[in-house]
Amino acid sequence: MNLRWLMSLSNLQLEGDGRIVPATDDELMEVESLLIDDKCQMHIVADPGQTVGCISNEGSSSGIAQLESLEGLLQSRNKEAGPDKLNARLEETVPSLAPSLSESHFNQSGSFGECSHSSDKLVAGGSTLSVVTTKPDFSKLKGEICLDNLSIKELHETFKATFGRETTVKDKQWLKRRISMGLTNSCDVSVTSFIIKDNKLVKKGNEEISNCMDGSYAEDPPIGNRKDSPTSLVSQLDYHQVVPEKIRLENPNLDDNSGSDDHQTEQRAAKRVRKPTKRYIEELSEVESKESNGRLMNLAKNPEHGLISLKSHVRLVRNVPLDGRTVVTRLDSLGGYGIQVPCVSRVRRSRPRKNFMALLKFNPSGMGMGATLVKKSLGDHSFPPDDGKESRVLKASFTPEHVHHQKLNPSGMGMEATLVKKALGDHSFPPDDGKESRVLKASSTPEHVHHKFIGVPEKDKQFSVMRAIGLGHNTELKCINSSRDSDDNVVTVPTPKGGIRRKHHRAWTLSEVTKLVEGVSRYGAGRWSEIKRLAFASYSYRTSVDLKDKWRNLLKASLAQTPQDNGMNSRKSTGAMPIPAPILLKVRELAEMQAQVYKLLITHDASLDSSGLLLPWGLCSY
DNA sequence: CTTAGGG
DNA sequence: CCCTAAG
Repeated sequence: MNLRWLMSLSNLQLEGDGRIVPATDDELMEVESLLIDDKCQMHIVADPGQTVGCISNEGSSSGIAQLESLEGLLQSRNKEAGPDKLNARLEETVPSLAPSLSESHFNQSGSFGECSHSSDKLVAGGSTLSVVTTKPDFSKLKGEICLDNLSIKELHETFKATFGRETTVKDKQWLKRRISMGLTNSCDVSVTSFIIKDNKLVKKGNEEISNCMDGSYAEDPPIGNRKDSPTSLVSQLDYHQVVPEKIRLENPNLDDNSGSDDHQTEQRAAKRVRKPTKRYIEELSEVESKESNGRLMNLAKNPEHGLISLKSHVRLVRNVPLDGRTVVTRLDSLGGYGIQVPCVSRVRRSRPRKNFMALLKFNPSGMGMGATLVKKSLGDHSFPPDDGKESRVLKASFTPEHVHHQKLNPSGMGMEATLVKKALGDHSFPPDDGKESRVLKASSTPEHVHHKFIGVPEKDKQFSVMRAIGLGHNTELKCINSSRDSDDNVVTVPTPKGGIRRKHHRAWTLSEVTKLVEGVSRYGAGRWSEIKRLAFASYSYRTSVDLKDKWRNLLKASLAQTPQDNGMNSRKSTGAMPIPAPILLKVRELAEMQAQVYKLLITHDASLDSSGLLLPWGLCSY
């Protein structure tokens, strides 16, 4: 169900972009290879030492988005093609196609995101989709080849024979590495001499090519959890490049490389590596510099031996584009090339962590109060505690930097900010979005701080100047009004005691409670969305969850009260309207009835279907 | 998104 | 009320 939900979402996105609907698989392949090729060229052209970030400009981001859509499509289409079909395609061609593809994917993922031009180009020209790529002609490679002895031109030819495409790269080293990788279908570029027999590659000295499966991958440094390590990108590359697709599919979590030698299976390894998602790109700007630094440092302390390390010579490059977002990339020495790779500390496909939201607590009295989990002060809302301490909770989004630099002001007055609970370290958020949209959606541009207080009473005007404590000049702090900023005094709620509290909480009125009870009686407890829709249509601020919560509280109250109908009430009469006993009674009744009904449903399940409203408890009136 | 349940 | 898991 979840999947369907997500699917529907992504479908929408796809459909939104009409251009991206390739017709045939072959076209897809072509497009794909062009895509890849294009990207290759791009970062080849780039100066190894250069630190240009291209993610920032709008054009490119949209380009990337489209590009992503396209590739997502490509991917799914490829999947549809199925192993057999794919395999068949491969067998038409020469065995070395697999290495070729693999190599390309390698490039693709490694360099993703840095070239707006490529994506723009792709998007712009349907016409440019005519492919320059020819099929790899492995047969041209015969006998002994020693890359070290080849001229640039020869290298170019070898390159073409290997990959089926031209290259303009003049860099011998690069060419050698590429060819080497392509030929061996591995990341082992230490070998530059090859002997080709019958279209089959044999290392010099007649040593069989072993596809680096056994050695190199295993030699990956044990840096914590692979998936969480900053090298995950690279690791995944290795992984995807090495482990046959079939095995990966069957064992998503497969973390060893017990791949088979099956050649057939091997070819399927040509499956493309999953491209970083859009979210991934977005997160580039949210990478915690601290963490990255730490991890990278750590990484640097684990120098590689054995195969040429893909992770060596790593350093951080920070780009601060115009829009103020900080893009951290890693200048990765990839095969001797300075390739700028987005520096990601972990690959997380789930929902963005909320590290960077903070709870801002506004204290009406001007005294700083512990601003930590405000929620803890929230109690049973059947009888809302009139604690006066409850403060309006605002959420603000920060860039990671600011969060890191943020200090709580111990004596802070007016406002304090703290990180949301679990802000750090919880990486297991469910899929994208969530309720956060309810509150935060509207505000994504951190640039402007708009202080907008709605319904702030006179008494509080003095506090309407926000003071961000310990945040830098660049502090991008945003106040978000709660969703219900429409009608009444929203953010603040006057207290009978004369105090004023800003709170999220909206006290339940008697009529609301009544409605709820009635709703439950009609539709049954649990049909919260129904009740919400039918009975609370006009109460935009009550969500189905609210209803459920309230019902729970009512239930609790009703059960707690009835046994001994005395004493304990007084304490709760603090400030909130007590729920009239009759209503509580009804609640309990309903609860009991529904419990009974449940039994009925189990035995005579037919009794309910068409006549839900006619059931006895449905006739209750209020 | 909706429900259920814990916090 | 918030959050999360699960469907």
